[in-house]
Amino acid sequence: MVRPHGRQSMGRQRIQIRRIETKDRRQVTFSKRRAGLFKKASELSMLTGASVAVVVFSEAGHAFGFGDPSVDAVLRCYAPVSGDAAPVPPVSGAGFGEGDDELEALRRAAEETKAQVAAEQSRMCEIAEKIVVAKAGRQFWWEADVEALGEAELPEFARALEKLRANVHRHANALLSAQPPPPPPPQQQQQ
Amino acid sequence: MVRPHGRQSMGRQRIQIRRIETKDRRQVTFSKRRAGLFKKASELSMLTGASVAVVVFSEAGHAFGFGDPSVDAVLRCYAPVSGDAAPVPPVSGAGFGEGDDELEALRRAAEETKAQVAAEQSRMCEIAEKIVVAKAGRQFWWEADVEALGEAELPEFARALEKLRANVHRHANALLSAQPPPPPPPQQQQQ
DNA sequence: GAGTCTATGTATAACGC
DNA sequence: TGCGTTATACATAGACT
Repeated sequence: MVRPHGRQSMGRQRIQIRRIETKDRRQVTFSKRRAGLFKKASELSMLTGASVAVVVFSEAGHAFGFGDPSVDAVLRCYAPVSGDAAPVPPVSGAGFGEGDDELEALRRAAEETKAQVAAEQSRMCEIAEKIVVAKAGRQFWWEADVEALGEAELPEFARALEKLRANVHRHANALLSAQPPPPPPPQQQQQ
Repeated sequence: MVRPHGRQSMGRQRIQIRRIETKDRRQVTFSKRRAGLFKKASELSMLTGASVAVVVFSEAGHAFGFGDPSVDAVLRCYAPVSGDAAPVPPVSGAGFGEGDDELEALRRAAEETKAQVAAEQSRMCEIAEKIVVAKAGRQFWWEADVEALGEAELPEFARALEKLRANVHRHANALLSAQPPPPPPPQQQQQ
């Protein structure tokens, strides 16, 4: 069956790697990518003989697992874990859910980034000193001795990096949007 | 820049999903696909908000893990489901193993991360000056004015951040697994 | 080993049923 | 919710550095 009007499909579209707001799409993507992840895990183990275990919890709380030779067999080797040091809150999505038009986002990117960096800065001040100490005697921040940071600081450091990375990524996309190929979204998404 | 002698590469070739015999090639594929698997896991978690844990043991006995929010956080949820009722017997991994000490492998993983960070530093020096300029007059690196970086530097900066974040993340996981006092390693290895 | 480059195999977003 | 289709974005084998 061929559609007489133009292309039969829009084909795969580029998406941002951040939380999908539309519930339906999020569910569909979860199913597809979970299957893809398991397949990749399977191939890795078949090709290289490695032992692999993958455990996934959907938002709804349903558990899925893949393992070669089995999830449990692999996890038993990882078992020496017992203690729990930091109450890591399950990285609930950042509050980025606004359905922003790309053009508008481009325009506001500057101020947005500054505001976020500023907000981030105050939150980071808590562990700022420790990181400064960690990089004492070194020239650049990325020379900071990661191992000098305790278990408590590492997650914070990691989160900070991720946020900054997100800012940079968004900005890079904005800059690349100098060319105007984007089909204007006729309406905003709902959920 | 085009090489005058026909094709520059054979491009990706189709392969059978079965054990790669050539040891060298197997190792390369392991590294590449392991990175790809972790990336997929990360994307799944970011896109759908799911919790994901991936644990991989290479043939050589090296342990690698990825988890959001962390491998252990996810596995703690999985354990009760898979029969955590019985405390894991003193035996570690007899039965599926790689013929090597898994505990020792875990310990080596941490040092491996150190080496990775070190290698990272040298590559970072290339764009170091530009970033230093960008953050001139500011106190901390995360105050760097992202906008001061040109379109050319942004992608590199973003990639660098992502890699460093990955290192930190891996190291955090390694710390958590290495944290509990080392249990005696009387495990027997099979096969 | 790890990173780079190119050509190509695959995974998958948007639709349809 | 799941499977099938299509056009594309993305991952990665092979060859080098």
